[in-house]
Amino acid sequence: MEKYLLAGEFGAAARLSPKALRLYAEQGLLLPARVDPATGYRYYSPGQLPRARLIARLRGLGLPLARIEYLAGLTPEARAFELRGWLRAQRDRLDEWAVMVEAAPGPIDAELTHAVALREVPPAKVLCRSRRIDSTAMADFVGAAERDIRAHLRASGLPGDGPKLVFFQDLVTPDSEGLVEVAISYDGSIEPISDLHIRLAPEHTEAYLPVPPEYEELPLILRIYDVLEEWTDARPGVVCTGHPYEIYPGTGARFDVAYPIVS
Amino acid sequence: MEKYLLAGEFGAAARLSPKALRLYAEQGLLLPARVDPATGYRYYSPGQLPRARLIARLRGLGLPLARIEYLAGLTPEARAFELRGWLRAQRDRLDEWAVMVEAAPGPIDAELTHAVALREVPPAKVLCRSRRIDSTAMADFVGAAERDIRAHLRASGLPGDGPKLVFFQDLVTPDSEGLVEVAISYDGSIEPISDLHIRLAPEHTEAYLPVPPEYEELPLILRIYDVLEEWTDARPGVVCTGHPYEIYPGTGARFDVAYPIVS
DNA sequence: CTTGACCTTGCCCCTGGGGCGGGTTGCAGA
DNA sequence: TCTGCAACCCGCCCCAGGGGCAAGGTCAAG
Repeated sequence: MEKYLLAGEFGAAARLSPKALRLYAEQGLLLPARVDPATGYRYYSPGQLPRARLIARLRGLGLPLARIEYLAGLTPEARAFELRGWLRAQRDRLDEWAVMVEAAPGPIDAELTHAVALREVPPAKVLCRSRRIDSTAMADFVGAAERDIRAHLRASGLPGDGPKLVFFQDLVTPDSEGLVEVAISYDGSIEPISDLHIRLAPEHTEAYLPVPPEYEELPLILRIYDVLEEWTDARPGVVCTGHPYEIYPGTGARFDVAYPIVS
Repeated sequence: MEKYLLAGEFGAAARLSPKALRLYAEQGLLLPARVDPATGYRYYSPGQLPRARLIARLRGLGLPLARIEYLAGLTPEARAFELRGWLRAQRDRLDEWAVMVEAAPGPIDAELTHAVALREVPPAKVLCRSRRIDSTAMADFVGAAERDIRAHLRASGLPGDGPKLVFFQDLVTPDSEGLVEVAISYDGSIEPISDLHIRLAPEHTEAYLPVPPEYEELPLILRIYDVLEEWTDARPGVVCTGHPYEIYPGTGARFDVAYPIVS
């Protein structure tokens, strides 16, 4: 004889509250073996305990229910594989944060701060491509966009050797996408083509900083942004008015990082 | 002249959405420099950018706003110190999870499973103390409770040498409290005293497993629970009816872990 | 003056439940 | 068989930390 368990007993054996069980039943994650249509009481069969315990453990890891539903459908081996990947991702994220926490202002930053300067940027026509990407897709996107843009400029009879600008409209990290634009300025007249747009980058003032080679990669590149922000913050008349961008080739470095400002 | 920034501009410079800024203003976490009483427009001063950027970064770490408010009031050094502690805690939690993920059924568990057995437990009077604690307070609580209970038993003219039982009414981890009860069975007659209660542990059947020494500590102890649960799950007529408990001294080990069951 | 971009408030949505209140049910003892 | 009480149901409001949308007010440029 199959004995049914009431929500509370079943929950006690699986370490899940009746409330949680109700939620899982509503979501279809763990359907009771039987529901009394008159009273609404949910009855669980002991055979559902393994699944319930699995859910409880995965919830203990902080996984969302949708992910748990997916994982619960896998074999134990596949599940362990997925979880290992998830743990690795968590650990990587923690390591990134650790670097950001440790990237506190130090003596080396003083030198960087001295290298910050202002310059006027005249208006310039740019040919550009923009797309929402995350930082893993960054290198490919920037490389392909530069190649395509320069090719179109040369095909239009222009030298196509202007500096490359990379604009970050949002914060771009390994796990959050943001709008990134690659632009190359030119003189003369061309026609737009496919996904290459033409726009006029307005005249503005920028605070810029040549990036030392050892700061070029994530996460240390973030210190460059910090230094620029601290530099503008320290000057009451100077305010960042937009998002940062990178300029290739910059001055005395492989590239500069710059912020548009008003003073 | 102090130039004020509108929520959108300010947010763009600090990487915070106007919506987030509104929330922070409501919570007092980041008050606008000026609010137009007629229109409700919030105006921020550029001098608030450092705090806003700090908030944005700490939110990026997933910290709750209350914690951010606290951290924002600290010196950078104190903040870095706190964050290092937080990172360490996160890393420890991740390591625990990693152990749980890796603690997959292996060949060694087969031996453990063979050691699971059933036994009838007669009704017994127990003198006990229970309290909500987390696992860091476990050792102290259990030690003190055992000492006090045995002392009261001896003071009542009883031997006070019965086995010690530790009941876990909830899941007890380093960061979640749960009700833990320490009980020692006795024969004879005594009076309750202060926070020591007397109750009759009912007759029941238990599935138990002596814990090998190398499994005694967290997190491997969790495998003991898993093995017991898997053992009962594999026997359709056997259902756990309550929470696990530990029995000192157990059979052939420093202690046994047991579940009450019905068969 | 119009247009469009921006701002406001207010509402409902999400996750994963906790807690409360009011009404019903299951089970055990008398 | 009655009664008591725990346990159950549902429905509502609450939390963080916003996202998204609608309706309406504001601001500056053309």
